[in-house]
Amino acid sequence: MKEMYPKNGRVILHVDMNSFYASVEMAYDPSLKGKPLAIAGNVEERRGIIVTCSYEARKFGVKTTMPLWEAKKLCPQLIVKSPNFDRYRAASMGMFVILRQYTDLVEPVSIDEGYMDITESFEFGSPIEIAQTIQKRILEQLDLPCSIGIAPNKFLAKTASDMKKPMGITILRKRDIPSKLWPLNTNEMHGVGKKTAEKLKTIGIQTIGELAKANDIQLKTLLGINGIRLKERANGNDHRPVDPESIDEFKSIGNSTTLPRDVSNQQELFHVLESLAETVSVRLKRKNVLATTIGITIRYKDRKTITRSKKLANPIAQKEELASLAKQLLLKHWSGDPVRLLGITGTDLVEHDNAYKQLDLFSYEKDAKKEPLLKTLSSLRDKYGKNIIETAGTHHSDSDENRGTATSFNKDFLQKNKESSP
DNA sequence: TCTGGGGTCCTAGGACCC
DNA sequence: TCTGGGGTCCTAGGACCC
Repeated sequence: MKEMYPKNGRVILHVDMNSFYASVEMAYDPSLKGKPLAIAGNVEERRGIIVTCSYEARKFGVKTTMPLWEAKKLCPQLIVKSPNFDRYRAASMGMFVILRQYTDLVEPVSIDEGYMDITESFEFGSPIEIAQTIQKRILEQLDLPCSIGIAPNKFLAKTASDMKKPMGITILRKRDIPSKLWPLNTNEMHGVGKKTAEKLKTIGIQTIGELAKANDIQLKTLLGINGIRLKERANGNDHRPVDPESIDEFKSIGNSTTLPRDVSNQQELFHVLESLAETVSVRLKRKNVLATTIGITIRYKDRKTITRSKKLANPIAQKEELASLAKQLLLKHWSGDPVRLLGITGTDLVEHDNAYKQLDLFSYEKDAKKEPLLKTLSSLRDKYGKNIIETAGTHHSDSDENRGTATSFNKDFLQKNKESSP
């Protein structure tokens, strides 16, 4: 199996959990298995949309981002649940614990997917054996399905994991590119959305193969440097390393909410801003950072959305300061039209300790930042028990038995001090 | 009865400075 | 008396992803 890969090439896995939220709910409540299940935001409100749905629900045409009422019309027997993020985070931690037993080079991309660089992991078997073992362990120990892509770089691995769902394992070699990648439409490419696909169409490009051969100047004019990058990817070139630290380098923290009804009353909007400021403040403090730029988002009744922000001389994290700035921005920029959504975002984040050096007088209220994590940890154990840790070596017992110890699990868990993401 | 909430990265214009 | 060129910062918006 190893001779498939050039001597100095890399072996990258992309592990993608299948309909993650729905699958986690089924793992908690097996009676849901085999039924059309959807996880939706704002289940109580009319404004809910489908966040994830089971494959059984997909058979009825139910899709992610579809308004809830529409999904119910397509599938009247649809079971709808609100998201349980603590469960999803716990399951995610469990998954990454398993992945890290095969290499330290694991990069979480979101709560339900990650890259692994297993170039040096030959002690655990061939790439396909490693993928099979991981898939089997995630299924047996967490009761969750996943698809895995195996390729010489991130882009191809990501593309490969998408090719067979659920529970697929797909190898995408360089030499498979003309037959497996190039016939696909550009909009199936990671990084190409609706707008970019439309633009590409205007210069006669519909497939990834056509993109791979497109004219550089034309692409640059149409899409900027992104055009050149997409062409590189279309040719199967992607040199981005798997970076385990990237998840720690977050750039912004925000909170937004769609109001139950459109609001034109200033006092009501102020109240909403206060509660958003509270959430943002708690999350900034939990991550021990301060925000230097504060921004608000206003979405009007007609869905037109504006953002307004202000850079500060001194970074902040206190809810009163966040709320006060947000209110100022609202007063200055709000048209007076009915508002559908409000949001507050803090960017240009700085470590609290660094900021403190520059700002002796800045007072900081220490909060119990580890508590939510411990709560997540205990819920992880409630569901998945010590299984994750103790059975770590089941499938490759002689080689990885001391990798997934309880110690490294705890260390990992507590040091990260991070929500896995969404 | 339309379309959530969390993010990242890129672009572009104007201010400002040398 | 008609006007360079480069660099950085700030702000706003857009595209995309999960």
